[in-house]
Amino acid sequence: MQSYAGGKAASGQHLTTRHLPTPSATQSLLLTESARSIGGPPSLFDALTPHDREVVLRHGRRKVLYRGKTLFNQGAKHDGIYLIETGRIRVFYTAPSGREITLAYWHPGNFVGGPEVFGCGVHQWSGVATSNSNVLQLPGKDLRALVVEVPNLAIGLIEGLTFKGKCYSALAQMLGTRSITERLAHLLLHLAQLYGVEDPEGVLIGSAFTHADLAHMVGATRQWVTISLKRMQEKGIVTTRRSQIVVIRADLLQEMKGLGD
Amino acid sequence: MQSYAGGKAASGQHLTTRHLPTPSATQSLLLTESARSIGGPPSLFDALTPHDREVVLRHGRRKVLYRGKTLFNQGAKHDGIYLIETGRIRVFYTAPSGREITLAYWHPGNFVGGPEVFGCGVHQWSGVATSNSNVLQLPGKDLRALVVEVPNLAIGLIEGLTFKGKCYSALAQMLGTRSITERLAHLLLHLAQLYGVEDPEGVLIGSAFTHADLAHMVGATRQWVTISLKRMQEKGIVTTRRSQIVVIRADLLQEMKGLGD
DNA sequence: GCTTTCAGGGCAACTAATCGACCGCCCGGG
DNA sequence: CCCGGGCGGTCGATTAGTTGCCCTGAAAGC
Repeated sequence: MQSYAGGKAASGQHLTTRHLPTPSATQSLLLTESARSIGGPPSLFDALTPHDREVVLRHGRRKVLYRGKTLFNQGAKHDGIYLIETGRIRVFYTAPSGREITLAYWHPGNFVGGPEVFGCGVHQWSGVATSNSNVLQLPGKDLRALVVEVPNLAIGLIEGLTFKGKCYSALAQMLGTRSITERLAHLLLHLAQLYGVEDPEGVLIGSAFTHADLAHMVGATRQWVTISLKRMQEKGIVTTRRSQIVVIRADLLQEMKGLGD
Repeated sequence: MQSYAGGKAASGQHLTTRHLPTPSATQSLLLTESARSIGGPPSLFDALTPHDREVVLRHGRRKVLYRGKTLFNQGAKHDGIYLIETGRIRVFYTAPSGREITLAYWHPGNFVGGPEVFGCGVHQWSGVATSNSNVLQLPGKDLRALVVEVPNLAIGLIEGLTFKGKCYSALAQMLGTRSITERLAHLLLHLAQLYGVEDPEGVLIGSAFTHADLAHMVGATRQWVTISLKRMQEKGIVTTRRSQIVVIRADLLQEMKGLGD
C-alpha cells in the first residue's frame, strides 16, 4: 500500500488502456535470491493469437476496482481467476493472530485469485487493489473447457503457475533461511532498483511505503523495521526523511543481505 | 530423512510396482493452516486415459535412485521434470549461509524438478531420495509438444502446479506469520496424523525424524528443536525416547499452534 | 485558530532464538 | 574388541525480535 503518499504518482497510469503492457522483469517478486535466474513474470496473453484472445475474453467479466478496494477475501469461496488488465493487486495472508504476510504485488498480464484455477475452492489469501485497477474474471468451468479448445491458453496458464511457484518458493526460501535483517536489506535493494530515483545523496525509493508495509513484506513487526532502519541510518547505509528512504550505500546493503546473487 | 532409523521399515515397499498408487491426502504438505481446505496432492496420471499414459510414458527415461542419492542439485541446469513412480523425494533449498529449508517431501504420482516445466532453467532447489525411488524423466521440449497433443496432460500439469503453489504459499504463510515454536507444534500434530501409531501413552510418530530433520522443516536450528521438545516434555505434552516422539496431549499442541483450523 | 483524531514512528523491558562448543551415547564396521 | 561417526543433549554468551505503551505531527472538524 504505497498509496498513502504515492497516490498522486499512480493516478496517471490507470484506466488508460485495455492492452496489456509487458511488465518489466521481477516486478512481482519481493524477495528472491537470484532474480536473474528466475526471469520475469509471463503475461498470460503473450502465448495467444489475437483470435484466441477474442475467444477467451468472451468468457470473462470485467470488474473495476478503486484503490484500497478488496478483490477477494481469504476464506471466501472462489471461482476461477482474475486476469489483471491495469493496476496493481496486493495479495496477502492473514494469520489467526492477526499477523500478515504479503505474498506478492501482481501487475497487468498476471492472473490472481484463490489457489485453484479450475475448481471452486476457498481463497487462501486476500487480494486488494493498491492502485485503481481493471480485472477480468474467468470462471473455473469455462477455463477448463477453454484449455482443451485453446492449447496455447494451457501453456500460458502453466507458465503463469510455474512463475507463481517460483515466486512463493523464493519467498519461503528467504523466510526460512534468512534473518529479518537480511530480508530487509534484500527488500530495500530490490525496491531501490524497482522504484529508485536519483537523489543527491543516493537512490531515493520513489513509492512511499510505511514501516508497516515493509514489515508485511519481510514478515516482521513494524517496530523491528523501525529499529533496523534506525541502525542502518546510524551506520550511514540509508537516510530516512519522513516516510521516504534514501539508500546511500547499496554496497553495504548487498553485504548485509549475505553472499550469493 | 527418516531413513536412519526407519530404513528397515521402508525396505519392503520400494521397487515393487510400476503402478502409481494414489497417495493419501496432504502427505506432502509440511505446514499448512487448514489441510482440509487444500485437498490432497493430485496424481499427474489420474486425469489420463490408459492410452494417453502410453503416449506420455514413451517420452520418459527411467531412473533408479537409492536412498540418500541426489536426484538434482540446486544451481544446476535442468530439463523438464521427474515423475515419481515409487519412493520419496525430499526437496530443499540451501542458503549461501549453509542454512537449509525443506520445501516438501514428494510422493508417487507427483512430479518434481527445477521450477520450469517446459523450459531449461536452473534448479532453484535440490532433490534427494529419502527412500529407494523410481522416477521417470520427461524432457521439457517433449512435454510442450505433448501438451498440445494430449489436453488431459495439460490439465494434470496445471493441477499439479496449482497444488505446488498452494504448498509453497502455505509454507511461506507459516514461516511469515508463526513463531518457530508454533510451527513446531504444527508440524508435530501433522506428523502424528500422518505417521502416527497407537501407543499406550498416546500417539507415537512412526517415521523417525532426527532433530535436524525437524529443524529443516520448520526453518530453525537443531538446538532450538531440542530445547523446545524438552520444554514440551516438561509440560507433559510429548515424551521422547531416543529419536522417537510420542504425542500425549494433542489438545495442548493444538492450543500452542494458535487458533484457526 | 483551537481541538481532536489517528496513522506513523520511537522507546524500554522482555523473551525467543542463535551460535559455537563440548560431551556422552549408541551403533556399525573393521 | 575397539574405534569412529552421527545423533542427542547441554551450556553460556550474545543477538534478534516482540510486546506494549507513548509521542508526534499533519489533517480534519468545529
